Amino acid sequence: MSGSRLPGTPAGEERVVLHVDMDCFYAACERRRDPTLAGEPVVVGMGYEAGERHGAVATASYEARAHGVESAQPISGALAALPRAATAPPDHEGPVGHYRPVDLPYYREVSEEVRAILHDVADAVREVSIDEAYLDVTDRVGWHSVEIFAGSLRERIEREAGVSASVGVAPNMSTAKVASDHDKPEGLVVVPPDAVREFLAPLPVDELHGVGPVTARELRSLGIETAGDLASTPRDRLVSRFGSRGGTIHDHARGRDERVVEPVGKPKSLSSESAFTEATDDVEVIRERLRRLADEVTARAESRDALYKTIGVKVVEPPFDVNTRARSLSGPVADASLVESVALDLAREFEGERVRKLGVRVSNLSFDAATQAPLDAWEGESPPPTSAEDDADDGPGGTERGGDPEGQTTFVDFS
DNA sequence: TCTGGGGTCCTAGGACCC
DNA sequence: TCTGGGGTCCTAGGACCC
Repeated sequence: MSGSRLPGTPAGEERVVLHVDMDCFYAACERRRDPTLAGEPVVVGMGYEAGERHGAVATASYEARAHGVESAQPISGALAALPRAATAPPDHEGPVGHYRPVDLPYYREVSEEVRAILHDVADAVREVSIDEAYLDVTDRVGWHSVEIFAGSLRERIEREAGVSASVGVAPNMSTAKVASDHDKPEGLVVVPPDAVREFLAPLPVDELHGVGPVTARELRSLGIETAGDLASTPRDRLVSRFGSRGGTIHDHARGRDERVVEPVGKPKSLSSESAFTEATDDVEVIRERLRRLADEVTARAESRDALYKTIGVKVVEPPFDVNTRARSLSGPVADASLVESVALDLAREFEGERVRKLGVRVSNLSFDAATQAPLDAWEGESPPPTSAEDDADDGPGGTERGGDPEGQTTFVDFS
C-alpha cells in the first residue's frame, strides 16, 4: 500500500517537513565549551593518546576536514594527516589539530537545549540521534513562508544553544534529509513540492538515504549513477535485485516517502561492544571482557527498566569476520548474572580463535515491569550461577518451545 | 579507509503448530 | 510414513545509519 495516502494527509495538501542536522555536532560542542577553538581544526575521537593504538574519529570540524581528516577514519590516519597540536614537536611546520575525547554527557546537555527549541516550534518531532531530528510543521506554516520560519529556527538554535545547524525543508522525510545535507554547514535548502523531482534528479545515488557503499556500487554497475537514473529504472528490476529496499530507494529517488514524523519508540535492543588493541586468543582475557560488557549492558537495561528475552554475543575475528550467536529465554527477564553466564557460554564456541572485538547484546526488550517472567517460568533454563567463574550451566534442559536440539547441545559442559 | 561503538531493518532457512 | 498451506518464532548474517 505504499502508493496510498496516509490518513491525516488530505489529498492535494503536501506536508511541510524539516530535517534539522547539527553541523559537526561534537566539534561544535567542544567549541562552545572552549571558544578558543573557534576557527581551529578540531578532531573529536578516541585513541589518540600516547600508548593507544586503536580508535576512530567521531567528528572533525570543517577546518580539520580540509586537511584530510574524516568521520569514522582510523585515528592513526587522522594523526598522520593532521598532527596533534598538544604533542607536535616545537619545530613542526604545517597544520596541527586540536584533539578532544568524546564527552557524550556534555553533548547530551547541548542536545537537550536544541531539543527544547525543536519541540517549541513543532508539534511532531522525531529525534533520530543526538544531532538530528525531523519536524512536521504542516499545521504551523505554509510553503509561502517556510523559508523564513526555518531560517529563524536556525538562528535561534545558534543563539540559544550556541551550535549551528543545517536545515532541509521538503514535503517528506527522505527529501528533507537530502536537502539538509545539500548545503552544509549552516545550510538552508527549501524544496517545495513541485521542485522535488528536479532537485533530486542530478544527485549521485549514494546521496540518497538508504543507499550505502554496497548498493551504490551495484547500482553503478547497472549504469545507474544518479537519483534521476534510479527514478526512471523499472521498479520491478530494483525489487528483484535488492528486495524491499529496492522499492524504498526507488520511492526516495522519485521524492516519494509516506513515513509520518513521529517520536522514536522504545529501543529494540541494547548492546555493548569493545575492541582489543590487538587480536587475542587468551581465554581469560576474553572472558573477563565479556563479563565487563555483560555488566555494562545489564546496567543500562536496568536503568531503562528494560526486560529482555534474548541474549546474544558478537565475536569478531580477524580480518573482520563478524559472528553472532543468540539464545532466547522462555520469557522476559532482568538478570545480570544470567546474561553473563549465557554470554560466556555462547562465546565458548569460539574458544581458541583469535578475537579482535567482542559484544554483548540483549534484545526482544519489553518495558512493562509486570511482564517479568516469574522465576519458576524459566526454571530449568539456566540456574543462576553461584559463581562467575563456574558458568558451566547444565542449562536449559528444555525451553517450552522444546525441540531445540542445538540449544541443548551447546549447554554441554566443555570444561 | 584494514575499520570504534550503538543502533535499525530485512532476509533466509529451519522448527514447529494447526 | 506421500505430504498442502498458512502462520509464528528463532537464529545468523548483511546493509545501512549516526
